Amino acid sequence: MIQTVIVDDQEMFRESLKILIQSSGDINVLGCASGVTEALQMMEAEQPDVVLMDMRMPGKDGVEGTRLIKSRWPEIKVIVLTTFDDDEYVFGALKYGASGYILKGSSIGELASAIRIAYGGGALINPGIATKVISQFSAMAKGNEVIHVDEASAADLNDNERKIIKAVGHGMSNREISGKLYLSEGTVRNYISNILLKLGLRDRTQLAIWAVQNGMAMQDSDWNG
Amino acid sequence: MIQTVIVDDQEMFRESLKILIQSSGDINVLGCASGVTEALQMMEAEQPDVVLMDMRMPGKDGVEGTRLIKSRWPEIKVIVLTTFDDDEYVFGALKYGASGYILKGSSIGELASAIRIAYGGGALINPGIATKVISQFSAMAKGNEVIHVDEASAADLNDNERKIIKAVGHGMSNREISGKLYLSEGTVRNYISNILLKLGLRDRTQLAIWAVQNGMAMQDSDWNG
DNA sequence: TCAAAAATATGACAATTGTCATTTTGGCAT
DNA sequence: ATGCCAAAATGACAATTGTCATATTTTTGA
Repeated sequence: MIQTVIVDDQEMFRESLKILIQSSGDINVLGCASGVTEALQMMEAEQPDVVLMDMRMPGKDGVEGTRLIKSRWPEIKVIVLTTFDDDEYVFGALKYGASGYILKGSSIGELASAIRIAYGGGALINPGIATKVISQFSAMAKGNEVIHVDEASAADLNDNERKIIKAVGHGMSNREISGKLYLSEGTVRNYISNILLKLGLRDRTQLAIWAVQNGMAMQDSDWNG
Repeated sequence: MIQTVIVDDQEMFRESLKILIQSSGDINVLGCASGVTEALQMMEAEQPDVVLMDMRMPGKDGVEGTRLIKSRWPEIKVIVLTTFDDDEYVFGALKYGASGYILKGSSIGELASAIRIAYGGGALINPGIATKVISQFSAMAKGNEVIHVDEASAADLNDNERKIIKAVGHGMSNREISGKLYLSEGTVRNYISNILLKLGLRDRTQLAIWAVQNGMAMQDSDWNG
């Protein structure tokens, strides 16, 4: 029997959901909570296998809830319920390790199978949202980069140039970079001008994008800038 | 009736899979192919809704197959089948837009529901693999974010603002953006000024970095800029 | 239909940025 | 020390960018 907890601020929704879920036979609802805080309290006493959590809630929302639950009990699976597919929320929740992201409009069958899948360690992502996640993933895993630079040019960047690129990739201004690297502001400008020429880019914005997409912004994290 | 094609080099496997799938009632197997090339030929004549593709195959493997199919028919969903969870393959296939990644050991029920989910535009990722994808996702997204914006502010961005952010995330200048969106250059500047205020950022470079890191630069690919 | 609200535009301004030609500086080999 | 060379700096300049106050236009709703 899979044990679950439902977190939703609307009483009617969570109670009816409870009945529906329990009718599926192999899934039990340990309890319902009207908010993240209440859910955490409830879970101190007894931990479920899977938490069903509404995304939009007054006070702490589902992203925050996911974060709190996963940091306290990493083995508990969280399925996020939403009435719409807001990108911000999707990425936020997945970032903190949600095992699923499904629309409230889904059928009870879909929900039940999402719970079973999450329980087994899998992840189910709803139509529409899946597309976005995957495209995000593709982007991160490279392939459709927005800014292109041929590898040859990228190869002959010296150490200082890389430091500067990294700084630009962190969103620093020339003045800030000059302070950080003990160079004059003019020198930083000259460096950047050179780098842009080498890489065939137009301005620092394109350079920053390229830096981020190639992970240059986070290598040798010696500074935490 | 959902139409599918099975691609697997082992005849026994694909034929028995065909029978199993067709027994599910709402899913039909248009045909089977022993390799990627054969599958592509077959699909020239008639396109399925979903392709089930083995990962490990002599010649072109599942990653290459996914790439070829998605580039020729982007609307066709691809579910990748594998006997083991090799990271390389997982990420490779997802990169090219696979809608699912499931183990050959899955039950026929799981497979059928994966097909239905993929058909509806969703994505199903199997246990074990999901963990890797999500942890990979978290690793990429968490911690190494260079530019931070509190989620509340990010939430109340309207449609136009998002379009502009996306453009900035592509490295476009104000003039270019104004041309693309049919706004005056001044309006674009005002928009950006507003966005920066909302998000608590300083300049377009920081905005671009944030956009890229949050995948805003590649949503709703209506322009391929 | 009219007024309020919103989206879009304008113009002026300072700050930042990118480019370039031209020094100055600081090793460092002979 | 002398000369050489690269790194660093300077100053001038145009272009772009960001901010702000203020129109103008379009949409919306009562």
